[in-house]
Amino acid sequence: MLVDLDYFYAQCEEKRDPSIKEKPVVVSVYSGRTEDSGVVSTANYIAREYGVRSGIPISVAKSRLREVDAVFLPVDHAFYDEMSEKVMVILRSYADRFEEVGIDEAYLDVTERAGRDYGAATEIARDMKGEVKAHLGLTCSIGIAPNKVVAKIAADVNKPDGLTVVKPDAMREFLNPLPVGSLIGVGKKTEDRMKAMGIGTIGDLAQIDEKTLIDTFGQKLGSYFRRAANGIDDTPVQERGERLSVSRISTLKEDTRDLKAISRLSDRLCDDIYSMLIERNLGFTSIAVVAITRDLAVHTKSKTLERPSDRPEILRNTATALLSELLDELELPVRRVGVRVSGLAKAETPNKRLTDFT
DNA sequence: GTATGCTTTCGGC
DNA sequence: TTACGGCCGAAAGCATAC
Repeated sequence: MLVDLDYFYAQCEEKRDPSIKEKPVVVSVYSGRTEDSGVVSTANYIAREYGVRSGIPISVAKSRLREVDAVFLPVDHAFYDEMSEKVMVILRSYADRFEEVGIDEAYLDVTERAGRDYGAATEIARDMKGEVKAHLGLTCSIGIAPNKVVAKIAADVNKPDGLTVVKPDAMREFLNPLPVGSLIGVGKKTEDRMKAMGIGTIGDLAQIDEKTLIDTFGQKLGSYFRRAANGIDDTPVQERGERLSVSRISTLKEDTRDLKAISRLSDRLCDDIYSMLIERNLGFTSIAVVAITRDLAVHTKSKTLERPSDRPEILRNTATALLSELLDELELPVRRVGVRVSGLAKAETPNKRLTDFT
């Protein structure tokens, strides 16, 4: 089954201050460039009635809510992380196997404790929803199905506070009428490409021969689409390992092509990443930068070191060099700058020593 | 051709 | 009409080695 906490950030804010829960609540990332620049991260269902959705500019949200007593709040990740941890402890206790997906989502394999019975699985889900509600006051939506791909879609069709069960015999009729965009992995771009091929629903997709799909979308995606559309997925529910990368991105106060201004911001991002690496005693092997230009186009450049490093100046200098190269390839001014490190490796020596002697 | 590694883009939240 | 964040993982695309 897939458990998805409803409108998570906004629901957390409603718990912190229950007086707002009868109003539209909009939680946003403010870029700091102007008073209202930034985008909506999550909105509660009252705000959604006004067309306020994740990803729209704050200014758009404000104009859609201009005649209403709405609450606009900045994101508070520390608080949501804390709530998430508490939820995950409860969810994990209901699972044979557990896989945390994001801050607000998790897959649970309950096959064994439900004795392969969908009625029993449904009872488990109800109990779990009850406990999350009683202990933390949060609602969630749950999809129960024979596999992860279908469970995810099932959780999506009935929100908030939903519980949808799709048994093996019902998979075809459940999936066929849904738009291809319901499938995980089919975003806007892929959906447009499929539409152009005359594929609108999952049922349409299920009929396309595998060769065509592989030729169009590549080996992995093509065969995944084919199987997923037919309700086939044998990927296990399993614990996720350590994080593979750490990144920071931020918006410049104003668009610029001045390397000084760009590297000033880049240095800040590097320092922030570096302090995270120190905390976890990690080195990095690969450094990538991203520059988002005035037209919101994304440009990246990366470099892999010959061996892992734990030196902050390597991080800073490499990032700036990459950004300088990237800038040479671009014509428009830069709006946002980001740095990402990957190839994370445990540093051999304890941190104290590292900073003292290397 | 296969395996492998690096860079860039895409999708989800 | 426009408006516009900050993360993460995974795969495609490409190059290279054998």
